[in-house]
Amino acid sequence: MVTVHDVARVAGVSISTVSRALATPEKVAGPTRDRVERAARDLDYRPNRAAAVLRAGRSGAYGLVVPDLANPYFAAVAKGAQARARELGAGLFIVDTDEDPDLEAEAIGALAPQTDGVVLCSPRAADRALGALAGRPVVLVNHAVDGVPAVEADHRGGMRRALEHLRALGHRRVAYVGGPERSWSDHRRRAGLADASAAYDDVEIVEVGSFRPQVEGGQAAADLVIASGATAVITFNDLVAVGLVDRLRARGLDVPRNLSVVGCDDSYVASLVTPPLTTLSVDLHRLGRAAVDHLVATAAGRRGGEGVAPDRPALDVELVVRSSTAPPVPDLTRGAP
Amino acid sequence: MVTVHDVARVAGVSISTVSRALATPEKVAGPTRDRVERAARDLDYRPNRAAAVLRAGRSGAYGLVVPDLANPYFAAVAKGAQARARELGAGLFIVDTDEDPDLEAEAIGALAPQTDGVVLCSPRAADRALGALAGRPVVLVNHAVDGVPAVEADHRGGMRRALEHLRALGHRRVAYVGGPERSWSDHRRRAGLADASAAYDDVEIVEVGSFRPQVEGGQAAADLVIASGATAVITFNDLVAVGLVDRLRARGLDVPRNLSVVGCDDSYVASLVTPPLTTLSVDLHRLGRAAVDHLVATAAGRRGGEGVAPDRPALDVELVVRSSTAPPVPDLTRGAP
DNA sequence: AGCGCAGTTGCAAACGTTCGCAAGCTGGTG
DNA sequence: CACCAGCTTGCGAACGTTTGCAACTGCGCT
Repeated sequence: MVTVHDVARVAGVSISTVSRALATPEKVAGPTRDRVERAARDLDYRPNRAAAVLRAGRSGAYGLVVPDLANPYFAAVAKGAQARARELGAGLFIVDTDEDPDLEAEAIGALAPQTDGVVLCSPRAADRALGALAGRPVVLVNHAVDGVPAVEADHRGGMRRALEHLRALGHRRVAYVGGPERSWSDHRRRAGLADASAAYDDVEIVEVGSFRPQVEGGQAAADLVIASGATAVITFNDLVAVGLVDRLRARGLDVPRNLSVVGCDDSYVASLVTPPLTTLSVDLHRLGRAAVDHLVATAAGRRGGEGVAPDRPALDVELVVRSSTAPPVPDLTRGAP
Repeated sequence: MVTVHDVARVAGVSISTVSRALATPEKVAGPTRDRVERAARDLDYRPNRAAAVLRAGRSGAYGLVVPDLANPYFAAVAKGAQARARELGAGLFIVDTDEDPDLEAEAIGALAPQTDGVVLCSPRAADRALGALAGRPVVLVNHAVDGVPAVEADHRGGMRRALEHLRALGHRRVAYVGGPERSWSDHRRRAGLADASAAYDDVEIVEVGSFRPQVEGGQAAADLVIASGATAVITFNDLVAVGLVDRLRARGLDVPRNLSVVGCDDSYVASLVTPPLTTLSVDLHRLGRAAVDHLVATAAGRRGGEGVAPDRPALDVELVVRSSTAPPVPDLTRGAP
């Protein structure tokens, strides 16, 4: 293994100079710097991370905690975060908590001491989580706790767009099929929907319970939606929409003829199923990148001593119109085979 | 920050004893061990990874390199690997290379020195990759290089099962829509298919080019499949199958009435699309776990001095029969609206 | 010519852990 | 009673880097 000592010997300087030449080039005289760089390159010198971390106290690596990597939503965020971390020359520890709050707390506890900061993606137990962090830099994704930096999708704007779209088609009674009770995104969507509908006096929102954010959740919700008398429905995510469509079809209803359906997330199933889903799209890749940027800035600010204002960038949510939404038809056709 | 010294003081022993009590409990007398463990727990002592790594030379962390985390296939493998690593108390660095061989080589070069070993998942440039590893423990997933440990899915067995299924339905001419030229899995599947068909003298295989492993690839392949005169088709993966079905439908053909389709991977789109796809299923979670186990064993063996035989566990590939396969119908009905 | 100052460089002390070595202790044996 | 073996524990030296401090250089100023 080649160490600073080897490089120093070859370059004819002391190890301190080698360290400085590589870490803070501006503090070393030009010719010396060149000699050191040359030697380092020739020897294919790679600084020992562990030693640097031990001495300097910071690792140049960050953590990312996600509930489920197999969920395309989080996979996309993770991918974005990873790409950004790489660009910044930092490492990224990705941990999958299997949607388990206990595992989440444990993961954070393990990550905190050996990273320079952690991104918590849709945390299930943010409060406990923040405790486990012991005051280390942290960025929340799609979750909010007072005074903690975060990045989020603009659910409010997304909901407004979805509702405007449905209203323009002629819908006046719109159902919302909710996700997990504890989901922050779900809360934001409900709130956004309520706000958006308040702007019109001719549109009514019906909230239809909480369901698992899976295909089965949508199947379970379908009958309630039918009974609600709504002519259009917005679902917590695309999978719920898929399940909903499935069950509606089983009951003899056609989408979008009898009911318009809007999904959320624009996961790639949205374009694969029949009919292709109208859905709300967030650039998850960018969300991941933004989270890392925000974290690095927070960590740097913390080191610099100046407290960084915990602002909260929100990423645009776009409406992608496909074939699951259409104008409503008069009630008499509903339920017809 | 609480260190071994603090624990030692509280437990009334020396730091060496603390270190031993926690790392190699069997080398410390019962009561002493208890005192140390108690103290460590009370103080919430967490060993400084960097220091341990620096001194001991091994990090207790491994690397996992995948081409694309957003691909459910790799996401599932990553998830399994992660879960297993956690169980073993090890860390796992997951790196996404965006399908880029250069990035892959770079990632490996960065990972190798700071981990105890690396899992390479479907590497695009395995040969270069192995060079960059500088002789460090490595396990290949779905790739083979002589003398290098690997885990793989039993593509051969899977292909045999798919072919037997189609033959039992009455198909005698089966097309295979291939994936990327450089894909090792694709090679294995072709070979497996050839072997399986050799066992019967009444079944014929038609290989239909190489296509992108995406929906578009399947759409592009559809017309060639129709022209091939096959009554059934096996595709490189489920997405290709989806694209294929899509294009067939556009040309007025019904699946499975006019053509039976078998996908590969059993990604969750397989059950969502219409018709639900008959497909080959690998337990990717287990594949990831197996890879980590194999890597840890290899690394331990290397440390122990005894060379581990580079065996190559193969995971079962099952056929999941859904609704995209059926008996063939006589030629005259083909192309009818 | 003497002095101070800025720009460079080297010395040496950490950082927190692991582990080889040896010392201490206990109990069994000659 | 002396001795040895074996178990347990402590001492202290690494591991490779960063960084505060001090020493040295050469230059411009008084």
